[in-house]
Amino acid sequence: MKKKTSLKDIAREAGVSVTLVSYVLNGKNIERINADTATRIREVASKLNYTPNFIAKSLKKNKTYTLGLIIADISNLFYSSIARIIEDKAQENNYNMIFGSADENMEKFKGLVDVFLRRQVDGIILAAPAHSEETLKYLSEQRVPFVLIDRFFPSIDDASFVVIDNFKASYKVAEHLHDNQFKHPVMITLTSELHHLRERSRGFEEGGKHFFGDRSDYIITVEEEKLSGEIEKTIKELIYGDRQVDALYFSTNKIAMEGLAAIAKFKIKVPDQLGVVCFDEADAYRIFNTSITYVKQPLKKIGDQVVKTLLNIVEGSKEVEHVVFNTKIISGESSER
Amino acid sequence: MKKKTSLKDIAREAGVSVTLVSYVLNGKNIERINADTATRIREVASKLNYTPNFIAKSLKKNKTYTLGLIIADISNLFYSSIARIIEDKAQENNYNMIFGSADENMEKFKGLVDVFLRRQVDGIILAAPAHSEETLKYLSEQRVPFVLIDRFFPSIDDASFVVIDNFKASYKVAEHLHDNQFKHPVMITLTSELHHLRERSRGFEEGGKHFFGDRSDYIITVEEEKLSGEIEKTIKELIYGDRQVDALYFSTNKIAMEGLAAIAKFKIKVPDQLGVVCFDEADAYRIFNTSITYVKQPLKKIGDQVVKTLLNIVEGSKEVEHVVFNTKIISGESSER
DNA sequence: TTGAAAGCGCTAACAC
DNA sequence: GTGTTAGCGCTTTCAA
Repeated sequence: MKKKTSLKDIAREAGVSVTLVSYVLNGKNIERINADTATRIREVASKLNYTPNFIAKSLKKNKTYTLGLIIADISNLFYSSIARIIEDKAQENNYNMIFGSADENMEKFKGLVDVFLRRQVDGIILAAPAHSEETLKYLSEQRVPFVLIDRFFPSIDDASFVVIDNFKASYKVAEHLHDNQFKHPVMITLTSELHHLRERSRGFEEGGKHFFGDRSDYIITVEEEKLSGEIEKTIKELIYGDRQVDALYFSTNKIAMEGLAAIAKFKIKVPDQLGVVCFDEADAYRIFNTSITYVKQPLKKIGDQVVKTLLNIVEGSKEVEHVVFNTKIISGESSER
Repeated sequence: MKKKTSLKDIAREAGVSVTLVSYVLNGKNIERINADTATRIREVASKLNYTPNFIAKSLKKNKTYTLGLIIADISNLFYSSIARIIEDKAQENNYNMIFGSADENMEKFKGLVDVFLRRQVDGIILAAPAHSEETLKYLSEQRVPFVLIDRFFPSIDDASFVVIDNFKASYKVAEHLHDNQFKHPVMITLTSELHHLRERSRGFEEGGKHFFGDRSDYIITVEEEKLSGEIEKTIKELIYGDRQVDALYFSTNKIAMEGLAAIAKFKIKVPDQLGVVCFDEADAYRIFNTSITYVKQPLKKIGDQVVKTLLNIVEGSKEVEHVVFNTKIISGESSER
């Protein structure tokens, strides 16, 4: 790459000191600088095509105007959507994002946090995997500005977060299915210790008990690694077995895709034979043969809020913000009876 | 954030000079440093929890170990998939990615390039929108290392790129449809001046002429902005109108999603009533009621290669690399007769 | 074996 | 109004 012009170059060319150039170009102390000198400096600067050296500025100010974003997987629709919103919002505030995918793996997560800290990001937005409490505590101790997104940890109470009310989201799904005359709904979710998924389950369990009777078999968990095979088996059993389940609620968009794939494969009729509700929206639902009912998170609000909260902290706020958004059920034919 | 420990802190604590600390911690001139001193320095460093100041290093070395990635839209499946691969590969080489979405908008693209240059990225990977030749020429002139991905511009011949053979990809689709007894195939694509999309069309046109007869109505273009409505109308006309089209080829994954959605909506039988081939893979195809035939790009190869090529340039190579990969047709029931 | 010192490009307190 | 200077944390030349 070509060498950039520096303040020194401009100073030399304009016959003034570096200080003055710095002042003029940053608009500082401008009131007591000779107008002509200022103009001349600006002219030389633009003639030499000056752009400030970001790194030098960062070193001096100890601020990089860079934020880190750690998510599970950038190629997952939910995260890429939120990433896009965060990116735009950061851009708007003159920050850049560096990102990394932790694959729900606590070691990878820790590695990424380390990388970001070494890069001296001004703050981090993170969707933390299970068992990452240690790392989060470390961040707190080091006074690194960070905000949790999507999930939080009850044991970490001094961290800001922006999440949705997962309990209520699922409870409302139970109610929705009841309103639509379904009798035997089951939620399929991932075997996970993540609090937000637990809450999603708890909400459906409570809702189930309230609307469908006091049983304890409203939830079925599947291990993430065996998702594909397991879910086909599970669905077959539920539909054709003794339980006569008449509606399924998939608790994440990943599970939803697998579940819908199985339903398509077995040519199960939705909603006649089986009602379906999915978590999270997806363009892809439209290619399913029935329009899909889904729980919609306010992605834009979440993304904007998380950047706002983080920048507050970066700028010195000591306040811990806990923002909880509500979800909406977008009704499709898949759960209409 | 807490203040970091610096070389100076270590030097003071260990009673040596900063130089020595720098040498030891970077493993330089290690052969002529007293082993005990070295050990002591390392001990102090770890005791004080030293991590090097990346910014200072960058300033000194004029290298940030950061790469920029500009794509159309990170929330688009194709780009988020490739982003994930690039991210991993960069990580592997101790580089970080900052990214931005240009939305196929030349102004936004230019803006992002500017931002990245100001950030002094060591190199840029870009999926450039139409009419961005000016910006690319500027990058060439400034000797900024960059590699084009997905699309290239015939008029810019000194830029490295990693792409697929779009002509051949589409030609093979025509052949595939012919092999499967289809008679009247049409390709639906975007109205676009992008060379790679043009090539995709040209391939199908040539293939069509070769396999289905010398006509000139093999391609239908739709404007991106009106995609949703337009495509429904188009498909209806093609199927139920005079043309008796019996197979559709969707030229991008975005069009494919829209097209499949329309097909699902109209309850068109695939493949009996209509054969379907899509460009690019998508998990979501599985929830369509028929398994989908698609053109598969070697994403992993592309992503790995583009990082490799870029790092070569970053490290001083003057060679212009033009890498063209081939695609594969993954056959599903949607085009089997 | 070790260290002093210059300098990467910039900011800002403090002269003049 | 303008300039001198110190210093952010690091690397590296040169001298000791």
